[in-house]
Amino acid sequence: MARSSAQARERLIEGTRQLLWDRGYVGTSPTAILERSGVGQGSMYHHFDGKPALVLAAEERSAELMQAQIREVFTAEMSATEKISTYLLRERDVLRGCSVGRLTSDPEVMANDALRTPVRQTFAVLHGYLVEAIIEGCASGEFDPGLDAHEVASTVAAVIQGGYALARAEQSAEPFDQAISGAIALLRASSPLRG
Amino acid sequence: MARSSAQARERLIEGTRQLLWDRGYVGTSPTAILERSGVGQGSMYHHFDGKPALVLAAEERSAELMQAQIREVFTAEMSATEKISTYLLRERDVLRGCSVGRLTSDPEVMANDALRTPVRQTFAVLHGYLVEAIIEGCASGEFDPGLDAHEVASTVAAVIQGGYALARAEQSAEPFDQAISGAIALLRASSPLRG
DNA sequence: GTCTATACGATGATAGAC
DNA sequence: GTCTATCATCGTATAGAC
Repeated sequence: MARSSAQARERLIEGTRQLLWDRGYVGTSPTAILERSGVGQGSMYHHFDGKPALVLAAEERSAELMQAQIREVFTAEMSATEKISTYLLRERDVLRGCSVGRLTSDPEVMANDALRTPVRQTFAVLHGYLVEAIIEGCASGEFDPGLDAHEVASTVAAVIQGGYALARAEQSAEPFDQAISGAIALLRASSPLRG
Repeated sequence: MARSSAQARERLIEGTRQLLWDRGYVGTSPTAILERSGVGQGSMYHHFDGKPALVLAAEERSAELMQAQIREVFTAEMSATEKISTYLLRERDVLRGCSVGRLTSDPEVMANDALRTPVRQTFAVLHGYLVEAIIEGCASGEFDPGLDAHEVASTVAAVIQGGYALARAEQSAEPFDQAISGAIALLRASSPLRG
């Protein structure tokens, strides 16, 4: 594979990824992709069959990046509370939201199994690590041992995604930060060992 | 105002509302609105200045309906736990999501103060009732009195919106239901009176 | 591999008849 | 108030030269 080829492909994927993140599937036009990527039309249709193929590649890139960030936090040596808090409090561009979660609002993406897969898998990875951490925290007395780990894992993941929605409605990161703080407070308050 | 006029206006608003709910701002075309509403093009541009005006009317309708549902639950005579649980567990078309929250994914809507207002206000109404209920529950011993009501209110609202995202990714209501159950369990587990 | 030219339907709106 | 005709622009893609 020639060097310039790989570069154009790469630029197309990254440009599409950024546009998808902000504007979703319908809101992202080939023309806009070309402008942002700085490549020509012929180049785009040489590297990709069409918009869906390019979008899939961009989604897979976002999914990889997100999953790497998740893994980095949850495979560190920390207590359950620390792992969850670290993930919840990690730096984020709150008003921009989640590059993967954003896609759940696109009917075209959700209606297509191939396009939906990277989203589903990324949420599954996060869910798995959260379940593990919650089971660990329940065993150590950090959380109420009566909690259902799968339920609480879904709750925590939902708080993140929903927090972005609240923040955008206010055009402020504050509702997101509040929602996260509240979730951490609730987890802590569930501990049978709490003061 | 003539009867047929009010009907066409009404059908346009409702048609736009339904399309917005499922497909968002960019995904909703005038043509699609006309088809769904069963009115002609001339009629549409007679009643509304253009797409943004029609969208605003549709958003305001969704906001009214949502706020009425919220009010109905939170002004009933129930304990704090019951009010919150009733709202969280009320019947929903989970895979369709929230007609108001959906709009937070539309950059065109969020970038325009007028179009963003119905969303902001609806979230504010929910937040207000949740804060009230949580303060009440903290006072009655249903919840941990050390909780920050504003934080937990944001958490609860975020769980709903985020639950829809998780559900769509799986094309199943289960993650939503889990997230809700987990949130209720965490609130209960925070009670200083718990067994 | 990348470019330019070309095509065609959809989008969002206006004009004027009725 | 509603209808049909018309319009400029955009979205998505193909063709063929280089």
